This record gives sequence, structure tokens and C-alpha cells, in this order.
Amino acid sequence: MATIYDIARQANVSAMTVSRVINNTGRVSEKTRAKVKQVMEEMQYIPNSVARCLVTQESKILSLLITDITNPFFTTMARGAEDAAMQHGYRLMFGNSDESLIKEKDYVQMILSMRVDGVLFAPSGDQSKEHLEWLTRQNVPFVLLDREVPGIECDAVLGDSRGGAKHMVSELIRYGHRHIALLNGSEEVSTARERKAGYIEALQEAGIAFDEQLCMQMGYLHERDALDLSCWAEMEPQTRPTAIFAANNMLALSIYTALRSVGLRVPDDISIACFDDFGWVEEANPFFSVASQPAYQFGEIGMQLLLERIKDREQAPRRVILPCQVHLRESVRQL
Amino acid sequence: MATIYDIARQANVSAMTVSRVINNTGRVSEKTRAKVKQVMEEMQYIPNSVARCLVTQESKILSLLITDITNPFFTTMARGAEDAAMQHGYRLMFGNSDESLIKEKDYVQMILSMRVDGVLFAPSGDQSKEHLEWLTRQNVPFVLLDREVPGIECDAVLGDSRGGAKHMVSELIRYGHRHIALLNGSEEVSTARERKAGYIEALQEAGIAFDEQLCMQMGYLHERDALDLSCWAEMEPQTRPTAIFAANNMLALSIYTALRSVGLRVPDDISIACFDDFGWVEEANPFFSVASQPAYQFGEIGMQLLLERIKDREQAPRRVILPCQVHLRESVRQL
DNA sequence: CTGAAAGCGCTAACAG
DNA sequence: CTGTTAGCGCTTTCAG
Repeated sequence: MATIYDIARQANVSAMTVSRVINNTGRVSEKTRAKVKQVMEEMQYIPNSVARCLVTQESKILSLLITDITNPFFTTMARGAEDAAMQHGYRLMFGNSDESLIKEKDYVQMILSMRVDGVLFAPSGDQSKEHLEWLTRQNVPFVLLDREVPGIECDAVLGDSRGGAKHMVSELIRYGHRHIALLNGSEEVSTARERKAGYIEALQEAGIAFDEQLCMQMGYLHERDALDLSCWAEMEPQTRPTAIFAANNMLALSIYTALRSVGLRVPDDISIACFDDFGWVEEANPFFSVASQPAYQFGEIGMQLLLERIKDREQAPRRVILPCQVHLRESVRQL
Repeated sequence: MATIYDIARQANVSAMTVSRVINNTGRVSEKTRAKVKQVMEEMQYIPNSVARCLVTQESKILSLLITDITNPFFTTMARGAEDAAMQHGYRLMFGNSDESLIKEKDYVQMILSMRVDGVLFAPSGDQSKEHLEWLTRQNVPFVLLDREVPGIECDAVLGDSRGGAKHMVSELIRYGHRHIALLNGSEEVSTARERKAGYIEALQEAGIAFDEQLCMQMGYLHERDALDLSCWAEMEPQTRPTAIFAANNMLALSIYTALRSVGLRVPDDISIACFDDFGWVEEANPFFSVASQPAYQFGEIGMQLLLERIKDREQAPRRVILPCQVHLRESVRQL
């Protein structure tokens, strides 16, 4: 593979001049510039960004870590982040932790050793704290996306988890539901805690007693067979919950699958509402009632914050809270 | 940030010894090894893989380029590729071209300049040829995923586009449809050509004349407002197509949206079938009739081929063809 | 078992 | 406008 010296030799100039042509820095006469460009073309020269990175100490590569690459919320976020990065001359590298601290650790180590210029980070949970501290210690700027981590003060783009959950559960109540179950994500994740808080607030406001028995919990990833709801199927309809609030889209899917498999119908037997939407799927077949978040903007705004942070590392951390929109659809039945 | 020399000084050894400890190469006494490890721990040392890559000429990073990060077919593929890469001590970097040759070019240049060890490549179309030639010229191994590129002989993992399309369209015919429209992707993409060929074969086998008028075409990405079907709405039901075969999942969504917006119902007025499925969405609300491909295996097998290719660059190119499964569902009506 | 020297490909800083 | 020198952080090679 051709190096800058091969080009220099061929063009009868020094490596430095070639470097100047590549980077458009310093003065180079039109004539030599043309000559060098021609030689680069002929030899199909591609600058080695590894070598460049070693000397300049910057890679012009940013990284986006998401927790579920099959979740439209995160992939749409990825689009927003990528578009914004491109516009500013940065390249974006995606990583996927699958909600796993182990995979996240692996990925963070890669980031650290690759000397990436900055990270857009959707943490897998509170234990991500350690990983964020590594980034801080190695002086790699980052912005948190979607989730907060207690004990870490930094830029973040978040949704209104508590408000959105409260709004949605209030709607359920308005539709006549009083026996509402919660299917929540891990309490290790800030959004899960906030959404539960919103759920409780809505109940309280309506004078409905909170019942821990109605709370279930599992990971935010879609798990096909995680839930066994046969006990619900056997219950008297009057004692069974009439609605479920799922703390994210994948949980809604999991419980939907579980309900089906024990013969309970949505919304006839049980209503479902959830946080997050389903991206383009919704346009085709709007079924689930959702509190939908502006995913693209999470990525776009997060990228803006990151780029500004890279330029000025001293400014005070900023938190952006993005609103969500509640849509009631077929999956919720009026009682 | 600590370097190998900082560690060496602190541990009273040479940089070379530290290097040996890091890489577990050569003989180092247990005592010095322990000491070095301890110092690395204390100083939170992270090896600089950029420097390492510069000298060893390998990065242990592989790259996966997909054309649509919001399409479950590709994201599921990404999971398969990632899992396989991890198992073999490689890291995987994702890239997304959004079906755009321009973005793809950008991404390939990044790959080339980063000195990635190999690429899993879902090309945006036939014009990707040039990009693949760059890879070849720079001696970067790659495996094609999902799509072929005429004029490029290489390893590839493909689906049975022709057979699957033919199968699905035959089913449509069996359900009584004879006036079947095709919504195809760009003819620049091998799968689009193959799927059209399968569509035509199925018609011919049933003695139905192929009608170019019934063929529509647009990009494989989901475009919300790309199609105006008001002419169909105004037609006499008898002259209108009774079914549509969409060449991928996103096209099915686009046409579904378009039909809805002009007041045509699926499947009452028009049936829809398509290539590819919708991932987890289907479990919840199976609606579309699909020819579903084993996306995870595309990634997994592709990664295996890539790793083998990296080891042995001389072996003959291999093509793996993965079968698809046809599922008829609510979106198709029996006439 | 350990170290010294050289160099991967590039650019910053300076000199001309 | 152009070139020289030095060095980014690491590993390879060879010597001890």
C-alpha cells in the first residue's frame, strides 16, 4: 500500500509537501499541487489515518453506543446522530451493547484504545458508572443519551419518562381502567425508575392504591418466552388487571406475546399501553397505544452537545429534556 | 494518558517487557510480570491500539456495512455478525449507507484509511463495484451480504430472491389473484432484479401475461410519501390490481401507507405480500404476508466466511445461498 | 529472561 | 513556497 513517501518520490517533492496537499494546509504552488494530486490519483493513494491519528492525537471519529440495535428508538436515534456528525466532518462508528454490561465494557475498551474523539453513550444501567469514569479519566468527552447515571455529572439528552408515564397511565384511568399492571425494565436503569414513579403518581392522583403485586419486571430487550401469564388466564376476569402499562416498546411486545400464548386477547381481555413507539411499523399498522419520543432528535441534539463539548471541555454540563407524545390506539379498550 | 514507557519506568523494566506482558508473548518471569501488571492497574493503563496497529498492520477490527439501519433484516444480521466476531476475538464496527452510494463511498474511505482487517459488505447497488475494487486493490478482504455485484467474484452470502419471489407470487395466484402489481426496488440492486425475475416466472407458469404497466419502482428505503396512488382509488375495482408484491419489507410499508392515504383498504380492496419480514414486530401483530429470510444467519455465516478469508486469501470464492420461508397472513385475501 | 535500536506513516515546528 | 528533523506509542529484530 502506497505511503506518503512513495507519492513524494514519484512527484519529486518531499513528504511534507504531499502532506500539505492532502490536508490543504500551508502554501503550495498550483503547479506542484497539481502534480502531487495527479500522482496520488495514479497510485491510488489513501492516507493512513492510523498514522495520522498517532501524531495529531485526534481521529475525527466519534462513537455511538446503543443498547439495542433492533429497537427502532435507538436506530432512529442513530440516524439523527450520524447525519449531524457527517455535517461536521466527523465519522460515526456504531456499537451495540444489547443491554449487557459485559458487552458495554468491551465496547468502551475498544473506544478507549482506538482513541475516538468522543462518545454518544446510551448506558446499559447504573453500573455503567465505572465505564463513564474510565472515559472521564482518559479525557474522552461523552454525552449521555436517553438514560442518566447517578453520580455522573455530564451533558445528557433525556426524555420525560416520568411525565410521559404519568400522562399515559392517567389516560388509561380516564378510559375506565383501575386495575393497571406495570411491566417495568430493570430498576438499574433510570428510565425504568422514572416511569414507575410516573405510574405511581398517576394512580395516586386518581385515588387508586398502588399495589406492588401488580408490578412485574424484566430486561428492556424483547424476550420471546420470558413471561408466563397462565395464572392470569386462570383468574376470574374481575380479579385480573384490565390494562398493562409497559415501560418500553419491547416489553409491550413481550407481554403481548405472553398474553397471546395463554389465550388472552388484546384489547378485548386486557389493554396494553407502553413507552416508546415502533418507528415505521406504526405507520403501517398502528395498534399499540404509545408514549412516543422524538428519537431522531435524541441523536441529533446529542451530537450537537458532543461537538460543542469537544470544543470546550470546561463549560457547565447541559441537560436537554425532550417531550413525548401520547397516542391512544386500538390496544387500549374503553371500559 | 499513560504510555508504555510510563509503565516501564514505574515498574523498573523496559518498554519491551511491558509489551510482552500486555501481549502474553515471550518469556517474562512471574515476578516482573506481576509487578508490571500491578503498575498497569494502578496507572489505569490502556494500550494504544492506534500505535499498535501502525506497527503490526492489523487492527483486529472488522467492519459491517449495511444499507438501512432501521430495517430489522439488517439489524438482525448485525447481531449475527457481531456475535460471531466476538467469539473470535474481533471487534465489529457498524456502518450505515442508507442505500446511498455517496454515503457508502464515505464509509469505504473510512474503512480503508482506518486499516480495518476485513469488511462484511451489503452493497447499495451495482455501482458499489468501484468501492469493492478499492478494497481489492488495497488488499482488504470482504464478503458480500444479501446482494451480488456483477463483475465482482468473491465470497457472498445471499438469499434465494428469485425462488422466494416466485413462490410468493405463485401463492398469490393460488389465492385467486391474477392482476398482481409489482413494487420493486432499484434495478441497480441484484435482489430487485432477481425478485422481479421470480415474479415474472410465477406469472408465466400460471399463464398470466406479464404487464410492464403493473411494475412500479422506487428505493428500498421506507419513504413515507413517495407513492401517489390516487389513480388506483379512482379506477373501477375490476380494472385495479387485486394484489401487490413488494420486493422488500420497507416497500410493503410504503405502499401500505400510500394505499391508506387514498382510502384503499388492505386486504379488503388490495392484498399485499412482500419479501423479508419485520423482525419482532411480526410476533406481536402478524399482518403482512412475507417471504422471510434467516437474517441472523446471514451475519453469522458471512462472518465465518470473512474470518476464513482473512486466514487464507487464496482459496476459491464461496457462495452460500440461504433459503427463505413463505408465510401467508392477513394482508392477503382469498378471492 | 530482558533490553536497545529501528521503524510503522504521518505531521508539527522550524529552517531556508 | 519547500524541505529537514524529530517524534507520536508501539512492536520487531537482534543482542545480551
